[in-house]
This record gives sequence, structure tokens and C-alpha cells, in this order.
Amino acid sequence: MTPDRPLRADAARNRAALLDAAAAEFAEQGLEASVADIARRAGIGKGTVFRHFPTKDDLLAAVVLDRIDGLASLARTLIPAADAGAALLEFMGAAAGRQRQLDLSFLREAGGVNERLDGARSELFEAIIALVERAKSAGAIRPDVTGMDVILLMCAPNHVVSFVPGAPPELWRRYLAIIFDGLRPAGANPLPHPSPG
Amino acid sequence: MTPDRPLRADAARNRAALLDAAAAEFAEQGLEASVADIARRAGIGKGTVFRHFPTKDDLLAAVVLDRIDGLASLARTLIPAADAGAALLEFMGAAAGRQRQLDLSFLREAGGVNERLDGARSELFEAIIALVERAKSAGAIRPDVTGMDVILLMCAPNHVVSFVPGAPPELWRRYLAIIFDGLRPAGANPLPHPSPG
DNA sequence: CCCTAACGTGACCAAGCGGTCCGCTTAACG
DNA sequence: CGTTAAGCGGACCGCTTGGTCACGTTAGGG
Repeated sequence: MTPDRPLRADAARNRAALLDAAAAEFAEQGLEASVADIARRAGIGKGTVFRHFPTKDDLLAAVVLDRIDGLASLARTLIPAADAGAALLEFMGAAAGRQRQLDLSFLREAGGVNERLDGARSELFEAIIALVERAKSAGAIRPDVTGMDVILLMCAPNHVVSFVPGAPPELWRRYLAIIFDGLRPAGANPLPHPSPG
Repeated sequence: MTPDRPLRADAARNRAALLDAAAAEFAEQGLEASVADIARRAGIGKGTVFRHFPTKDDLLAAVVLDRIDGLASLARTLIPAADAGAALLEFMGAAAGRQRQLDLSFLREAGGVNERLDGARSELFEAIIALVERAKSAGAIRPDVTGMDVILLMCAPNHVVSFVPGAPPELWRRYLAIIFDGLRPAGANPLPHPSPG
């Protein structure tokens, strides 16, 4: 599949710089950040970007893949935690406490353009579902919410905060706390619509 | 200020069709909907769009203004309601139960490019704050949330739902219910960060 | 009915986008 | 070293977008 002859030194260096720059630029500008800006930030030419990634979407996929893998391994680490409720809250905090836009983009990419990304996403979802089930069993969250609910609500704090102009960097914690309180069993009211697939 | 000589009949007709088409197109495509598409949908030429609104942002502002005014008048209607908690929930439902993207765009438009829009926004905010204060006094929501919190959380359900591909049209109600449960006093945990201005 | 000012329109423009390509540079191995 | 292929980069292409303009059309008061 992948002969993967090792990259030349300068190529590897540029690729790393490119990924860093792309992550930063996507985080700041949203996913309509231009390839030219990313290249400039990385200190390389635009052509070099397309040498490493055939298309802008592939570049985005690589950045997103990093992030998904990081979140998935964190989730797996947290599954056996003693306090399942705290573990879920910590995970949601890690998911929310990043820069804007990128966060749920891996959900949006519906079609299986990128197989590795699809696999990583599935693994992440499974880990999240396990976290949620453990938290439910422990009585830390209400029984009528699903893993999918948590996945969807995960980065709402981040999104919400993006609307306040000079937002303090920790403001998202406030909205995560409110939303998480909504996930707790105490005072839960019946939900008016079933959870999506 | 505004001499406002009445529009010619055809101009008024076109303007109305344009606003309708713009609202629909922005709702469906998000705010990157193209002016050409909007014009086509309205059944008029692209040039006519720019005759009525000097810039695309002005057109968007007009659409948003309609929406803000509608929400503001609904909020004012709801302020004296007997059940202040139910009134707030109904308002948040009305705010969420619209098409995607447009919802919080009026928050985003920071700079006072459009004076009328700024005024309408202020009025809307004041009405929401009144609703929230009444709900707090009635004990329907926790005392540590502010009007601004509600404004920010208002359309999160809508946003969250936009990530599930073939989402049922009422799915947002589920997430509004969860978030609203997080606003209730029952089982509320202390919030880790002060509310923004 | 007619004249004019208001209005409508589609060709047109400049800017920015993702993506391509080919001549130059340079890392790495014998 | 010297050779060579991998790597680099910026000019370039096709396309779309927001916005303009000169021209033809039409509403509507006199």
C-alpha cells in the first residue's frame, strides 16, 4: 500500500511546519482559511503545500486526523477512571477547550473521502459512547441521553463563545458547566425528541 | 434623514421578492449564499439587487433586521406572561426553531456599520434580559445565569443539529430541552467563570 | 397620451480562490 | 566531490464572487 520511502530532511521539516501552520490558521480563520495564507505562515511556497497534500481537503483531513486521534486516546484513557462523571466532564472540557470551527468538522465530512479519517472517527465515537455509558451506569448523567447527544453537545461551548468578541480564553468553561448540568440526572425533564442515529 | 419618496410599484414588488429570496437562500446555504443565486431565486437581475442594497452586507442586515424585530416583539409579548419559566422556554424555542446560520449573525456583526440594526439588537437584548430576570425571580431558572448567557445559548440547539446530515426538523427541541435543564435551579452546580459583559 | 425620472438588466471588471507546472535548488549517497 | 532525483516555488490557469455601468424599459403624474 504505502511504500513510504522516508522523506528528505527538508521535506519532513516543511511538512511539519505546514501542519502546524494549517492547524493554527484553520483555528483562527475557520476552515475557509486560504491555502496561500497557510503557506505564507509556514514560510513555504504555495506549490509545496500541494506537493504534500493533493488537495486542500486532504490537508484539512490531516489536521483533523491529528486532533481526532488525540481526543480518542484521551477518551480511552479516561474510560476506566474511578469517577465516571468527572471523567466525562474532563473529556468534554478537552474537546471544547480548543480553537473554533475545527471542532466538529470531522462530523460534517460525511462522505468517506478519507478512509483513515473515517476509521479514526469511528474509534473516537466508540470511546465517547463507552464514556457516556459508564457515566450513566454510575448515575452521573441522566439515562435518557446518548453518546451521540454528548458528541453533538461537546463543542457547543466553544461555538457559543465564538460570538463574544474579546472573549476570555476560559469562558467556554462556563457554558460547558451549564450544558453538563443539563446532562445530570438531578431535575431532568423528559426530552421531547428521540436522539439521532 | 430619510426623504423616503414612496417606491414605484414594480420596485416595491421586486424589493419584497428580493427580501424573501434572500431570507430563504441565507437560511439554506448559510451566509455565503451568492448574490447571483439570490437574484435568480427572486426572479430579478443581479444588478437590481445592488440597486436596492448597495452591498451584500446591507442586504443581509435587512434580512437580519426583520428577524431581530420579530424576535424582539415576541420577547416583549412574553414578558408579562404568568409562567415566566415557560415564557422563557417558549422564546428560546422560537429563537432556535429557525433555519441555520442566520441565527446569531447579528451578534457577530460587531461594528456599528448599520445603526438601525444596532438599535434593534439592543432592544432585543433588553427584552431578553427582562425575560430572564422574570424567570429568575419566579425561581424557574438558576440565579447565577444572566441574560447574556441565555442570548449566547439561545441558538446552540440549532447549531448542534446542523451537524447531523438528515436531521429531523424538530430535533433541535431535544437539545434545547437539555440546555434548558442546565439553566434550571434543580441540581445546579457552581459556574466556573463569570458571565461576559 | 406622453414625457421623464425612476427602475431593471446582463455584460463586464477586479480580486481572490484552489490547483497546475516547469525550471531551479539541494539533500544525500557512492 | 559529483551526480541525480527529490523537493521547492512562483508564475500561471480557470473559475467564482461581489460590485459597476451604460443602456433599454416602464410607471405614473400632468
